[in-house]
Amino acid sequence: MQDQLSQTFAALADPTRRAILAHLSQGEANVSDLAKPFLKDMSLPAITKHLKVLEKAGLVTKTRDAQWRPCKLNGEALKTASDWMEQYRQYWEESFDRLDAYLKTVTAKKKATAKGKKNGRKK
Amino acid sequence: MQDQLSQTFAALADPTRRAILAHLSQGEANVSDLAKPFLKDMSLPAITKHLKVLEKAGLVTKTRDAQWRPCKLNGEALKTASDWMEQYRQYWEESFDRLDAYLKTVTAKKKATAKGKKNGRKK
DNA sequence: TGGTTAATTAACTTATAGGTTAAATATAAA
DNA sequence: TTTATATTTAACCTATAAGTTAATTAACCA
Repeated sequence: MQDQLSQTFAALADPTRRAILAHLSQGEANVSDLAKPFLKDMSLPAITKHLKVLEKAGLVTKTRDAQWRPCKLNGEALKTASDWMEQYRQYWEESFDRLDAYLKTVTAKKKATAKGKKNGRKK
Repeated sequence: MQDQLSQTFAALADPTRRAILAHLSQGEANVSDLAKPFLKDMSLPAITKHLKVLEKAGLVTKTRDAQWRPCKLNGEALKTASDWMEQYRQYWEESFDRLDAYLKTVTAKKKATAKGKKNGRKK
C-alpha cells in the first residue's frame, strides 16, 4: 500500500474521477447519480471502482441510506495535497522566480564547494 | 496520450519523483546528482525514466551541457495543478465548510425539482 | 586513438490500473 | 414472497507503470 499523498495524487490523475469530484462539489450524490454522465462511456462497476479509489485516497466519503450510497466530498485530503504544492508556490509566481532560483543555485554551489566535491557544472 | 493535468497529477503520485522535485527546488542538478540518493534502491535507468515522466508532465526541463543534462524545476505545471485544486479550497477551509455544503445541497435539490438550468459556478 | 564518464535505449519481467460481463447482495415495494 | 432497484463483487482481459540488466550513444580527456 502506498503513502496517502501518493494515493491522493494518483486519484486526481484521472479525468473521470476529477469530474466525479466536480459533481460532488455541487452537493451529495449517490452512485447512480454520479455514474449517469459516464454511462455512455463506461459501465456502472467502473464507477464503483473509481469511487473506491477516491475513497481510499480520502477524497470522498460514502455512507448508507437504504440501498443508496450517498457520497460526499471530503476536503481534508485535498488540503494535504494543496499544502504539499504550496511549498513550490515561489516557483510559479513571477518576479520572485528568477531571483530565488538564482539564490538557490548559489547556495547549492557553495555547499558543493564546501564539501570539497567537484560538481562538473560550468559557467 | 492523456491530458496535461492528468499527466501532472500522475507524475506527482510517486514519492521518488516528489523527492526529485524537492531536490530541484534547491537549484539545478544533473541526472547523476538527482540519482545519487536513490542508487541504493534503484538503478540509474529508473531515474532516467522518472525524469522522463516529470518532463512529459511539464514539471521539469532538461537541457544539455556536454555530457551532462542539467535539470530544473518548471513551476508552470505545478501552478496549473494548484489552480485546479484552488476551486475546492472552500471544502477544506472550516466554518464556511458546513454552511456551503448545505447551500450546495439545497441548490442541487432545487435543480432536481425545477428541472431547471445549468449552473457554471465560479468562485 | 582509446579510455572514462554521463546518460539513454533496448529488451525484458512483474504488478497493477482500468475496463469488461455476469452473478451476487441488500433493501424497498407490490 | 416475489420483483424491482441500487450497488458491489468476481473473474477476467489488456495496456502500461516501474523496475531490471546489458548494450549503446555522446562528449571529454590523456
